[in-house]
Order: sequence, then C-alpha cells, then structure tokens
Amino acid sequence: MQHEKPSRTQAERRAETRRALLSAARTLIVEKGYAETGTPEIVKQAGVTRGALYHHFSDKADLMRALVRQEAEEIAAEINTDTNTGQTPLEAFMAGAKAYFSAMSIPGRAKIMLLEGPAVLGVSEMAALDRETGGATLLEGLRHAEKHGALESVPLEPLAELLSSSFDRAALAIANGEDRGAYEQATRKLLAGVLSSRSEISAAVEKNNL
Amino acid sequence: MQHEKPSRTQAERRAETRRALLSAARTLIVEKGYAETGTPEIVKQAGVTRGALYHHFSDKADLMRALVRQEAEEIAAEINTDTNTGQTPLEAFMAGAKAYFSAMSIPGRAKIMLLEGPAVLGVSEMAALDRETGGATLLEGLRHAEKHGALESVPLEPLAELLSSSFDRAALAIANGEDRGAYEQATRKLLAGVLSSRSEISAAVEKNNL
DNA sequence: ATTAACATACAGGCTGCATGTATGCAACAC
DNA sequence: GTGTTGCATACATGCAGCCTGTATGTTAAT
Repeated sequence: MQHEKPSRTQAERRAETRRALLSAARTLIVEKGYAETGTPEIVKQAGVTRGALYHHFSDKADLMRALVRQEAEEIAAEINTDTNTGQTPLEAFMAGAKAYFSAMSIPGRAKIMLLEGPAVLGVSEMAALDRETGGATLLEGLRHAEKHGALESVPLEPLAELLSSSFDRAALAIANGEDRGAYEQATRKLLAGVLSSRSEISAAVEKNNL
Repeated sequence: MQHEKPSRTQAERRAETRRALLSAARTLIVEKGYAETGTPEIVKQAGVTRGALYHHFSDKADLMRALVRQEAEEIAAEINTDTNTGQTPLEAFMAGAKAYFSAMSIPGRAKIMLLEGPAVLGVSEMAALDRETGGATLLEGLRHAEKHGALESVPLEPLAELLSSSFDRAALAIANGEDRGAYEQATRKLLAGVLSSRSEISAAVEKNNL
C-alpha cells in the first residue's frame, strides 16, 4: 500500500484530536450548556468518534475538567501579563480587578468558569483549580494591606472569599453586556471601604449618623 | 376487598402526593445532587410511581422549580419574622445578613438555593424568583442610606448585586461548617466600608497612605 | 511486531409521552 | 335521603428514543 497520507507523528495526531475535542466541546457547551450537549454531538463537530473521546478522557466530566483547566491557564496568563501594580494598594487591587474583568470578557469564558464549571465539577474542585493556576493573589494583597495598618482584626481568608465572589458576579454581569463602568465603580467602592482603617470607618459611620 | 379504603378527598390525596414527591426530591437532591438523582429513585422514596410525578410536574426540572420555590418562600417567611431592624443602618444591614445566614443554615437549603438551583434553572430564573419572594430588600436599604449622605454617585443596583453575591458566598461557607463568626466579621467590614461616605473613605485611604 | 490511537458495537439506565385504570364527585331519579 | 350513573381527575403501566460508559475490533506509527 502506498501511503499518501501526511504521516503525522503520534504526538501530533494525539494533540490535534485532543484539541479538536476541546474546541468542539467549548463551542457547544458555551452555546447550549453542559447537560444539554451530548457526546455524540461533540465528536461529530470535532470530526472524530466517541471512541476517541473516551480514549482521551475518562468520562464526559473529565472533558469538562480539561476545558476548565485550559481556560483557567489562559486567564492566569492574561492576568500575569497586565501585572502593572498601581501606585496605592487600592489602585493595585483595582488594576487586578480590571484585568480579571477583561480576561473574563472573552466570549463564553464567564459561562464556563462561573456557571457550568462549578455546576459540573463542584465549587470545591473549582476552588482547588483556582489555587493551582491563579493562586491567592487577592489574599496576598489583603495580607500586605494588613501590615500597613488597615484591616485590624478582620479574618482575611473569609474577606478574600467575599470579595472574590463579588468580582465573579461583576465579571458575569459585564460578560452579559451590563454596563462595565458601573460595576467597576461598585467594585471600587467595595475595595475602598475595605482598605480604609477600621477606626476611620467607625468615625465616618458615626459622623454621618449611620 | 381486603382492606378498607382511606377515602381521602381529591384535594387531600393530591396535596399528600405532591408533598411526598417534593420531600423525597429534596432529600435525594440534597444528598446526591440533581443530575445524579433519577426520577425512578425519587418516586420510589415517595411511594408513588413516575406517572404521579409527571401528572404533577411537567418534567424533572419543573419538580426542581417547585422545590426551589417552596424553599424560597420558607426563607422569606423566616427572614420576615426576624424583622427587628437595628439602630443604625449598618446594624440594620447586619441584622438582615445574620437573619439570612440563619435561614440558609437549614440543612440542605444552601445547596438547593445556591448550587443546584442556579445550575438547573439558570441564574436569571433564580433571580426572578428571588424578586418574587424575597424582594429587593438589600437594594432598598442602599437607597435609604443614599439619602443620608453616604453612597455618593455609586450605582446602587450593581453594588447591591455584589453585596448579595458576598452574602451568598458567606451563607454557603457557614452552611459548610466554616466559622460563622469570621464570616460575619468579614461581612460587617464590607458593609461598614460601603456605608461610610465617599469623602471620608478617601480621606482615610490617603491618611493611611494606601 | 508491538503498542498506541482510534472506530465500532453493545448493554444498561433514564427521560418523556401515550395509553390504560381507578377513585372521588356531582347530579339526577326515586 | 339514597342509590346509581356519567365524568373528570389522579394516578399506573408500557414503550420509544437517547445518552453514557465499556468492551472489543481495527488501523497507523515506531
């Protein structure tokens, strides 16, 4: 038999199939959601068979896991590029938030990372994956700010979680076409409040008779 | 006939079947998750057949919808009971947050309302349901605080959303056994910062050289 | 020739619907 | 009042289609 075929190496062949599967899965899951997307449809769009899918991934959820991981790594890479820390801690936090919003504005990304991902893999696995790729940038920032007088006797891990959830909500709203400036203003308000010292806040609250 | 018939009225019969279905679905979905719970298992635990399920609900998601609605109404009722508004706006917000945390501490409730519900019904439908039952209490509080000088030129709807997402995250953590006091402190920090006036915050931030 | 990369075939389960059955209920005659 | 008759509601059963995961077969690379 004469073989006119490209004669790809095994690694190339494998990588290309895997890439086609991830690409097809991403398109369909973004469009219709994970549960409504069947593996027959995915492999059809990828131009392979279900055999290839189950050769590369242990099950459908494992394919989703790989998709989420790929997306998380891209996000981390984009954010690390815009690592121009601002002058003050507040501006540094805002710069990080804006970079996060920008990264999450890639079409479909917010749906994958904030809706379908947690639903399929669970929040704990998503959190573990975030720790692997992104790291606890937000928490580190809070620890740093604590040394400079603000954040007296406030548990930092919970505070970081609450802020993180707000960032996620803002990113989701922005990705859904809401007014980006409004959510950035609200985010700034939250951060500015957190970064002011406790005594100053108390004074301000009392003075305004709140 | 061997056994005498209960001779329930139709309404009683219907209500009992519906209640058994909702109760069984709640138990199993809390334990194993929505996707992992099949309708055969639900009807088995409820002591009826799948015919009854599809007579009462249009499909499996509709059963979940009814479960979420029931839970939302219970939450609203519990929160309206603890309607002791605090002295200051900050204390009023904190009282509301604590009441929410308490209501969401009912076993399984956080999983239903914050994880499975949004995954199955989507965030938009969950938000609409919240608007029906709970109302926009948080947003109203912010509007009221705005009149008293704080919150100058900050978009309130986005800010309310961000705070709401933080409350949800805190409720989820508390329901998962995390330290409740720590999350309440973090919540208070967030709220205190938001409720202080913008100029005071700016002054505080500058003074602390943040 | 051996192994990795895929394709094909199959079994089990689940969902939703279509059809069948029984139970309560209302009206009417008596 | 009471029996019975017709009917709608509440539910049970059976079936078709789809999907997932696995087991087995085939092809291509080394």
